Amino acid sequence: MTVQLEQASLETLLRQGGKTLSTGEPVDALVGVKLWENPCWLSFRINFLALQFNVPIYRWTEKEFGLPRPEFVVLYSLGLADGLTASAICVSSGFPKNTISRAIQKLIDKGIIRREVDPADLRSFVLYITEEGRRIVDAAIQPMVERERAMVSALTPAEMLMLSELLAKVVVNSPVSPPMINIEENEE
Amino acid sequence: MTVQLEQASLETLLRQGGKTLSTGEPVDALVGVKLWENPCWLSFRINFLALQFNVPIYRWTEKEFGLPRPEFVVLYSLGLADGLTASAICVSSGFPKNTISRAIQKLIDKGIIRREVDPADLRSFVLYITEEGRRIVDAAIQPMVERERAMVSALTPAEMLMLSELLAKVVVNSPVSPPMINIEENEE
DNA sequence: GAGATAACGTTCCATAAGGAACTAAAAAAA
DNA sequence: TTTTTTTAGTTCCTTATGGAACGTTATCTC
Repeated sequence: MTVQLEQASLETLLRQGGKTLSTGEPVDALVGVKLWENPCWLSFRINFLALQFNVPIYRWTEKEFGLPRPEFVVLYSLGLADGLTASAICVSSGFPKNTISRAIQKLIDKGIIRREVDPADLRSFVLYITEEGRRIVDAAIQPMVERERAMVSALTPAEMLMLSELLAKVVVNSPVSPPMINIEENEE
Repeated sequence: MTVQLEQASLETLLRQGGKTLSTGEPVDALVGVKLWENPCWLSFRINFLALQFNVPIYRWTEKEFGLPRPEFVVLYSLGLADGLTASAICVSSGFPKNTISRAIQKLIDKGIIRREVDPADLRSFVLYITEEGRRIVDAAIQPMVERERAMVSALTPAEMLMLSELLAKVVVNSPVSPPMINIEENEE
């Protein structure tokens, strides 16, 4: 009983997390509702911020480098860790493998990445970034970092650090091997 | 000079936020790199978590109610605040207006929402959820909340609260009226 | 009040995206 | 060893998606 009550009040607190700070700052009406009166407090916040970042960034990569989102994701991944396979990129990015496969081929055609057969496993290919690809990644990182910085500019450094840690903790806790588990498998 | 150094070390700290907790928990190799060696610490975390939530949830809403993501987003919005316009849903969800427009029409055809002309503005319509729509939202909320709860299950209640507040702060700080500003407008 | 401009939605169209089926190679089981 | 199962990537095909142009109403400017 008490547990139930505590549970309920925790949920209310979570849902309304940060509500006090809204005094003064005018938020779009529906955004306000989705922030403060939403049982799914986490997914709205996450999705909103993801779109806020992605839409302008990938519009920009498309315009600036001719690389739409899946292609840029592949390139960026190789920029962080050269010598990856397609499936590694799938798992870490969440994109389906056919989308990644197409993106890889486009990037090869464009001379932005390079592919070599893995002698140890003839099914898979190892991907490498080319000099051209490196040049693009290097040119892209600065604006991306700037955009992130702008997004969190309302936070103090200590808060940024806290946010980074908490999000990392949630990511680490996420089951990654089976990319997505079908919830509610109990039907049909 | 000192500022530069502090800046650099803050970025390093942010990037590696939560790294200490990874001891013990085995993370996918590339996910680890994207977490701990990524100048864009925020966007990876956000996007990863967004996909982690969205893919199974919208696969489920599609399967269970026949509602793909845009339609469910519209319905959920009306579930939170009845009597909205299409454009309000666009702004708060980040979807383009034609996608929302189509979703609305599908929902009307299915009898899940209802539309009335706004006498005060003949361009726009006011949308209402029907009993059927309400039934669907009510049935959907529980599994969605469960999924969120599972995602943050590695956090303590205090950490959850902190996360909620920090994310809210970032959302509130986001410029919402012009949905997306073209960054780097200085070309062409 | 007339004309220009902006806002709300819809439609058109070309492309992107993802589910599912497929080939081929490796790993596991028999 | 042979057979079965899993894994890596690709291709096919249908649908979804979003940019751009459009019709209509409201708002702003002069």
